[in-house]
Amino acid sequence: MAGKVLFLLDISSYIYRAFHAIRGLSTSQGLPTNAAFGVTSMLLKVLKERRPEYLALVFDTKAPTFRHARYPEYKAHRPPMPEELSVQLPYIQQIIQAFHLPAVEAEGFEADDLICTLAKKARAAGWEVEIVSGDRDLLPCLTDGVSMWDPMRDVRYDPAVIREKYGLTPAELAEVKALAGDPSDNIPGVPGIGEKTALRLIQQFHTVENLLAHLEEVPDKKLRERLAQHAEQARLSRELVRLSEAAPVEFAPERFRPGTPDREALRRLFLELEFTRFTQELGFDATLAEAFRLVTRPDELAEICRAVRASGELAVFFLVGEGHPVAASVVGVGLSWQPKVGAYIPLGASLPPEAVWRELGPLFQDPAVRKISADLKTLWLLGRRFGAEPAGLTGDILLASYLLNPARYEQTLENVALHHLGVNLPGPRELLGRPAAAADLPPELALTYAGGRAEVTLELWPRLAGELAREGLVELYDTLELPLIPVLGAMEERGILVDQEFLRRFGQDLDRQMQKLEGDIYALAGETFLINSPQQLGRILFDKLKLTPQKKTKGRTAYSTDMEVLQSLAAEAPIAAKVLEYRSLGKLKATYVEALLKLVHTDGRIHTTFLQSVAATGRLSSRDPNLQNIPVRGELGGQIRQAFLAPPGWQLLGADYSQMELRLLAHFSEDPVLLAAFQEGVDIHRQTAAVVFGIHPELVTPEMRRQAKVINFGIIYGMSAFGLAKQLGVGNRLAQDFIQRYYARHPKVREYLENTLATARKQGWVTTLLGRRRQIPQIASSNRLVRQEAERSAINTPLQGSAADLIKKAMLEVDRALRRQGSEARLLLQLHDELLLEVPGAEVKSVARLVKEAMEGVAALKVPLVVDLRVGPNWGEMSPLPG
DNA sequence: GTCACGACGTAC
DNA sequence: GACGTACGTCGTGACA
Repeated sequence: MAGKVLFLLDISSYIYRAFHAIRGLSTSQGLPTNAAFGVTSMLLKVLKERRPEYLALVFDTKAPTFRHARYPEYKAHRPPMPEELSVQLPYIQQIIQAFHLPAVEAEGFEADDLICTLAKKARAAGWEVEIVSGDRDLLPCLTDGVSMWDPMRDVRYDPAVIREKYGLTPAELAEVKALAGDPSDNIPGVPGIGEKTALRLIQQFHTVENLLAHLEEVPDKKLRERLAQHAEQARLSRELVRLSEAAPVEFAPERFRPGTPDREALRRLFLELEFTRFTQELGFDATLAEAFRLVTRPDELAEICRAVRASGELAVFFLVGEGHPVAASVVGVGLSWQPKVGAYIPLGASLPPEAVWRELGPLFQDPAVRKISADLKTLWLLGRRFGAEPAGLTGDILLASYLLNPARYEQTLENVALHHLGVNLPGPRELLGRPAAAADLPPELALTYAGGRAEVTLELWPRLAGELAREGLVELYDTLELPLIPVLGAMEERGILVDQEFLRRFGQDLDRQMQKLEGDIYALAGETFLINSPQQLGRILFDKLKLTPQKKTKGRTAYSTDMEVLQSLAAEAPIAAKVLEYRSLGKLKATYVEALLKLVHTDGRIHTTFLQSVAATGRLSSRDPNLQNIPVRGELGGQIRQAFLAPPGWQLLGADYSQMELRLLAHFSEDPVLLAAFQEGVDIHRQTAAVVFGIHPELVTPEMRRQAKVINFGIIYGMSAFGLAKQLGVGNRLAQDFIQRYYARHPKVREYLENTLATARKQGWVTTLLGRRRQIPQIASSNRLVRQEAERSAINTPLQGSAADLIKKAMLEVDRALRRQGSEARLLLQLHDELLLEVPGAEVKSVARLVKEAMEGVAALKVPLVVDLRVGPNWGEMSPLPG
């Protein structure tokens, strides 16, 4: 039997350890899961790393033990089990059951006794024993062939290690504990003797009994008396800490063979407890149902279309190449119309795209066939591109998941499938064995890839729809986000006209200026280097030229060279000023000239992608390129906007909400001073300046107004006095004064912000005007920095998110009104609080009125919403339009 | 070459 | 440590 190993898991102690060691872990519904998580983690680690052939999970008894009989005070100070732990026990029990692992428990005996007894018996049978525990009370039962391993700290103990560390045998450790006592078990020990003294005594005398028999050899008189006085208590303690080696448990090897884990049960439990990492570790790869087929003949396609019509719903996953859907190559399409039934249609020689679209087009256009997709906007765009505008848009997986929990994880089909189904979707790397683009997969693998995604999409939708209903998010989905999809699609599809010649010339101008600056900088530095490398620039500025470093960067050792630092150096060091200018030109050229030009399509337009399920607050974002951060400030920055054109005979119309977030603050807080200001149409920053400087509004200088603007933004962002001071370049005291005076005049604002935080703490999430929700679990963090960051999000999200709600609603209204009127004007861009449209010259006046009315009328708040209009031939040269 | 990451900078 | 939400570019170091 040599070489056989029995693993004994001290499971009960792990439950407690995990409960105390892991903080703040719970499901999104608030069920604490820290202990269950820790135990699962430990079990998986043991199974994975040691693959035990023989193993027992050893449990503590619930009943009193022989130690209680001997000493009623034993463990008497233990508080009852906290509820946060007891609610987890049923789950832990189910997890353990699902693992199919042998368990051992015996009434009247603690886990430690059972472990010790089994270790002894197994050892006697010639086995090796590995105790899996982190509890030092078990160390005394280690012998040659019996070792201990704590997988969570990855520490190993055996007699040699203990000798090394304590100069004692394992058994002698129990003697030490008997002398020193243990408050957590309420073992009395000898009063006044702590661990150190006990260790020294046992090193000399080896056992308590021997020590008591040779008290005269103890040199310290006081210590000797103490020991003599408490000799009985020491003997009692020795008895209590002695681990039984005769507990009623038999070593029957075949009983200790682990079974095969019930993966389905584990997957269900992990899903419920939101143990995503473990779900993934279990490796539930989605396997394509057999009823999925690769379609290569027109007659097969026709048959599929009949089946889809009969089903009434269709999940679609397009396999497309790089680039925007208005131009990307379509490689194939995965379809699924009933559970586990679907197809993949490669577009190619045997089935040319026209033939496929001839069949699919009518299905797409049929509102009676409900469309479901990870990303309905792409489906809509591709359908339109091939002559079949999709109707019946119903289920957008990423959008639904986003509304349920916008900040939990990146919204990808892979993530949603993992979290809501416990399924791993294999990527091209898994399917092909090497990294590749999905569009490059051969048809047989594309069938698994795209067909599998269509299958999972169809399976996910009813679950997500149910969740939306349970969470009260259906109206937001049905009346705001879903209808917005074709509006955004149309904006992307139309694109915005770009003056490429202008951009190229501007790029050449920038080039010339940069070359000049580059020469100047090298001359001042006395060498050439990469100006764009913060590392090398730091070396030049702070090592070679001995300028004063202002601050370190976050990561490693480097000195920061950011704009703030360079600005403060610019007065004394011309090189800093030059680098600043070089940087700003480089940014313009790389990001706003070259990158932009690369993304102009053959129609002369840029077709950005608006992302509807990314920003945690409900805002849109824009990508490839990001048209929401085109420069506007500064001489040169503004020139970039001039490259965005209205076509000949058309105009660009800009419509921006004035102070939308501050108006929302007024609305939510009902602060009378803010309400009055907006109702009377006064300049809000001027008014804030008057408040914080304690002067009449007419006496406010432009500088005071600038500072007040910073304060107003600071309120919306949850800024601290320190942050405000830094931003304003004033002292902490003064910033504190500003804030104090602001709140003195706006008590309801403070009240509102505090209520927001209280609600966030209580329910774990905040909401917006239209019922959007953002969970903020970190609001309960014990880490102050993490918690404060969460608090700032909690403050900002209702304001930023409600603004996002309203402009989305306005976009629906504007789009609807334009179409109803038969106008040719169309939305082009949304810039968070502003809409940009292109309008036929003759329609400017009427469209301007229409847009303003739609935007201002989108909600009846306690303050008016005000929209300012501008019009011009390009985005950089627009003049106010009298409203 | 590709990728991930940090530093930096643009917008609202 | 200290101001919310995004996205893109560059340099850098790890990896193939």
